[in-house]
Order: sequence, then structure tokens, then C-alpha cells
Amino acid sequence: MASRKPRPTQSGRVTLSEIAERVGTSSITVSRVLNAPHLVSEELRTQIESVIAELGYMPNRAARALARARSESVAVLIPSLSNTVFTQLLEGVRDVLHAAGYRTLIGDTRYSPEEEESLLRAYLEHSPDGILITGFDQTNATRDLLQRSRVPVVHMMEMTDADMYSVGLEQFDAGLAITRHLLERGYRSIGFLGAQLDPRVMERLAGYRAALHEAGLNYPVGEILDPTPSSIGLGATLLGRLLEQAPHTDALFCCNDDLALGVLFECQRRGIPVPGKLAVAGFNDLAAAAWVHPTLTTVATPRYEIGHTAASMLLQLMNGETPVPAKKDVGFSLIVREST
Amino acid sequence: MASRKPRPTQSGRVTLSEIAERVGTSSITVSRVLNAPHLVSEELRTQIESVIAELGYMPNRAARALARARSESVAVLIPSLSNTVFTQLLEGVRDVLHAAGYRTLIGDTRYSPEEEESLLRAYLEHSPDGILITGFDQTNATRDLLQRSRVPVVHMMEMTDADMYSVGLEQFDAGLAITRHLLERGYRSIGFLGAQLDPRVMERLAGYRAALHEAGLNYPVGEILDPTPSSIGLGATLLGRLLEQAPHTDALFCCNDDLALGVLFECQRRGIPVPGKLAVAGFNDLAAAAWVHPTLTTVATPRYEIGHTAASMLLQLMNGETPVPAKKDVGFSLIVREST
DNA sequence: CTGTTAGCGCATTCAG
DNA sequence: CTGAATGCGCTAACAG
Repeated sequence: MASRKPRPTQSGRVTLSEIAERVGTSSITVSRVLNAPHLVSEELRTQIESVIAELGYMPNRAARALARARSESVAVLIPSLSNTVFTQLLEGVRDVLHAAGYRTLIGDTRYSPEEEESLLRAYLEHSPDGILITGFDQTNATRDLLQRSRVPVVHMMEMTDADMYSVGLEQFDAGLAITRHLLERGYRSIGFLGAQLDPRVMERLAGYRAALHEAGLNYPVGEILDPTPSSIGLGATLLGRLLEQAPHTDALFCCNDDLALGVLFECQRRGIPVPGKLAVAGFNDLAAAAWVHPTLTTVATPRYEIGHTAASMLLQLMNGETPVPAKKDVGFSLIVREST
Repeated sequence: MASRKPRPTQSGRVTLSEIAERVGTSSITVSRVLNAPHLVSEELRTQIESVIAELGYMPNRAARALARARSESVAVLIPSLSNTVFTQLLEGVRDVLHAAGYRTLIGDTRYSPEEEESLLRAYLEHSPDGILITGFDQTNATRDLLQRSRVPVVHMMEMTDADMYSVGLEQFDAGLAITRHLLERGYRSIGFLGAQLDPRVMERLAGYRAALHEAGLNYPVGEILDPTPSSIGLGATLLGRLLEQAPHTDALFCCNDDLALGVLFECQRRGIPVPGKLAVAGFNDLAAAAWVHPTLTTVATPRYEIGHTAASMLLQLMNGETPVPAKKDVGFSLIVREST
């Protein structure tokens, strides 16, 4: 009767039931050896284990995910892979999640909320068990997708008042702190160099302005804002722009260390003494900051810890627990070096 | 008769058959709208499409992968995520593979063949349709896994004589070229700073030695090899070691720009004129090289292009085509700047 | 402790 | 152009 052609054996890979057949048992028992070995008798277990080893059996995650409605994967969305700030964060994430048996699906949004939305849409098809996402600057559609997916989400890098799980630091306070430091050092014409202009940079800018304001100052001519991605080269360029626009600037807060390094290099090239003629501060405390000449004053941000903590919080959520507190502030520290 | 409790509806997500039911058709037709829309009548199609949009249907990749025995994902194994050399390579990979509808599973091996093996084992469970891997320094077990999986593989970064698909450059030749450049500039006591000591560094070292040899020279006292991961700080440290061990060194080839930058900074600190007293060359042409003072002579390596080309080659293999040639040499270029 | 039954969501095969 | 039947590989639920 049945005249249909069977599909060719698909993957060619060894399956649970092939192992079962070899041993003379059922596939569910083999499955148990893998997932709950204490439920299988010593004898059968060792027998099955040896066949598994012999045949080089390798479980099929797609089948498991389908049957269990859990993928054991986590989507991680960061703005950029070529910025070590985020790759260090990823290391913290990876260390926690891999130890717990999860895979990470890494997505680079290129600092674009639209790209983030599109990546999220793609990754949701994989039914991630959890999501780590950078900041709070999501499109409405992204927020909607997150909500309707009912997948636990932890936001990284910033703090918020909203009712969301998050691990980060107060970017505003950090901008405030480093600007206050410059004020304490006696600088008065303090400029600001900003690039990329993502939400964290804008918060630092707001902190900078607030610090000037509380000192009874303001210095709008010293603010250079450029939406281009940050780079050392851009730092050099923007210094040029600043010196034309506000030649009397005596100190400069750069929104990140890349810009600050570019500024330092350009100062060397132009023979501008740092900090004698111009003090320079950065943000993030990248590896070069401690070695460049003069060494760079900056704000150290605990990226690894953010990733680690956020991933731990997500683990709790994926286990059905409720992390307390829901928001963790990992803080920052002012690193005063030679450049100021 | 049937008294078993049905499983609770698993994911809660909208499925093909729910959409089919709403429209009054079968799930296979809905599937066709997604995968082969030209096979469905205009009328049914628009009707189905609107229900898909209305319900926010999202395909389940696990189910699709299981049914098609294809995951539409590619595993990418690189030594380090915190080295921009590899993140730029990943950008090339990503641009090609995402455009072709593939997801990338990124694995950071920490320069360890054993870690690489363990990651590969984990990722093979996802049935990747292809694999991109760095270099040729795999464990025997890794080679075996790759072979038996029958998944297409492309190796990145280096060249080989073996019969494998690969995209890279002759690390030996690059080391040779930059050392020849130093020789042409008249330097004779040319040292070598190496860290990490991965296969690519060792090839560059071999190229360096060959160049000295063909000039009738050798300078073993000027070779500093340290298995520690590269960093700017390590460059500074190793310079100190070199100056003790071989104070008459007049030029230095650092196995990468991180070390070279550390050397340059430390020279500034110690008041050693570059290139007056010591010429310095790096490798990779990282962003800082063109801006540091003095600007750094180095070898530019086309990382993005390697990733892009390797991914394109892998696409061909996954489509059942045979890439010709099987090995692509993307070359390198000597960038001569102020430091030599 | 072990096995049977059923089904996860989708796509291939073949028959209309 | 559309649909029914079937199975991908695995595991939850239940019954022995």
C-alpha cells in the first residue's frame, strides 16, 4: 500500500535510536543516560556510554530545542565588536553563560536601533532563553518584540528609572566626576569632545555641563560634537577643530579614550604641552591609557564585571528566580594620571 | 481510550498551522508563502501574508533546521575577541554571511587548540552548515571531528601546502619583508620581540631570521620571546628586557603593533630617540600606528578582506560549488613611516 | 528502572 | 496550485 519514497536519511549523523538499537534498548533510555544518568542502571549505562563513545554520537541541538521548547542559547546585542569596551563585556558574559551550558548568539548593532531591531527579529527565531542588550535606546518595535516574546531581558551599561533589569553605571555621574576633577585642578575653560553621540556619550556630556554649571561656568564654544564613530584619527581631527573654535581652552574632557589618545598624539605633533598648555581626560581606561606619554587621566569602567553580573542576573531570571535588586550599579573610578 | 495528558502548548508562539487554520488552508501552504511564494496563488498569498503580519508570526528555526537538516548557521572560531585583528575579520565574515541569510556562531578559543576543540564539539551539535577556523594548528581530535562531520571548512589567516581551503597571507614572507626593509635602512643589530607565540608569530620570526641570514647576519641575543598574551604593557616590559640583554640593538621588529606601541611609549619615557637610537617596526597596522609619535612602520594585513573572502569561499562550498583556487593569498603591504 | 506513545513545528514527497 | 501523509531527532508524560 504505502508507496511513498522515504526521505534519504538526513544528516547521516548517529542518532539516539541507532545507539539504542545497537545496545538493544530504547532511545529514551539512551536519552536518559545523557540527561539523567542516575535514572539508568549501572550496567545499561556503561554499556550505552561505550557505544556512544564508539560511534562518536553527538546530540542534535535543534531536535532537543524543539522537544524541550528551550534552546539553551542567549542572544547578546552590543553596539560594536571593534570596540574593546564591548568585547571585554562579552568576556564576562561568556564566562558565566558557557559555564552554565548556554551558547551565546552575538549581534553587532553598529550603534543603530534599527539594526538592533532587525538583529533581534532574526535572533528571536532561535527562541533564545534570554537576551542581553545594550542600553535603553530601543525602537518601539524592539520594545514590543521583547515584551511579546516573554523572554527575560537584562540591559547593560547604563542605569534607568524604568522598571527593567539592568547592570551598569551612572554615565552622568561619571561625566560629572571627571569634570569636577578638572575644575579642582584649577582649569576653567574646559572643553568637551564627543563622537558617535550614542546615549552614553550624551549622558557624559550632560554630566560635564552640570559640573560646569555648579561651578558657575559654561563653555559652549568648547563643545565639539560629531556623530562619526570614535577613533584615534577623529580625536586628532577634532582637536584641530577645537583649537580653531576655542583657542583658549585649557582642559578637555574627551568622551572616550580613543578620542583622547588622538588628542594626545596630535598635541605631541603640534608641540602643545600636556597638561601644561592643555589638560586632557578620557573615558574607559583602555589599555593604552596607562602607557601613553603623558599617561592619561580617565574614568575606569568595569566592563568585564558588567558582562559577568548581567549574565548572572539573566541566569537567575532564566531559572525563574527574581534577582534582587533588579538594578545593579557597578560604579566607576576616577583614574588620575599625568595628563591633568 | 486515550487517557494521556497532552503536553501544554509549548512555546506559546504562533505556528504555521494556527495561521493556516485562521485562513482556512493547510500549514504547508503557509510554509510555501514563506519559502516559495511563487507557488501560491496571488489571492491566498496576500490573505496569508496579512494574517502572518497580524499575528506577528515568527518562524521557529529549530523546527526548520530539523526538518531540512540544514541550520543556516556557520561556526566561526577565532583566537581572541579582544584583538581587533580578529574583530575586523569578523566584520568581513558577517557582511557576507548575513547577506546570504546565515547566522554566525562566534567562538573565542583564547589561542588554545584544546579550547578550540571543545568549542568545535559544542558548535557541531548545532549542525553548522559551514565552519571558519583560524590557522592550521588544530588538535588531532579537532581534525578528526572536522573530517567526520563532513561540514565544509575554510581556514583563515595563514597559507599552507596541505590540501585545505584557506584564505590568508604568507606570514613568513611578511616577516621577511619588514626585516629586509630594516636591513636596507642600514640597521644591523636587529632584534625581535615576540609574544603569545602562536603559529603566525613563529612564522614571522622565521621570516625575520631568514632575512638576517641572507644578509650574512644573525642576532640571537636580540630575540625576546614570551608566551604571555600581547599587550602594550608587555611591549614596554620586553623593551626593558631587550635593552639589558642586548643594549646595542639598533632596530626592533615587534611581532605586532601592540608590542610596538608599548616599545614606542617606553622609549619616550626613557628618552630613547626613535628611530635615531632605535628603529621600531610593528605588524598589522592597527588604528594607532598612523597617529602615534613617531608614526609606526608596520605591515598592513587585510583582515576585513580575509574574513570577506573566506566567507565567500565557504558560501560556494555550502552551495556545493568548488572554489577555484582553493587557496587565496590576500597579501600584505609594507607601510613605511617615521619610526624606521 | 525501562519502555510506549505522542508530539514539538516545519518541510519533503507525492497525489490530486 | 493545493493538500495529506510522514518524519526530522529528541524528550515529556505516563504506565508498567
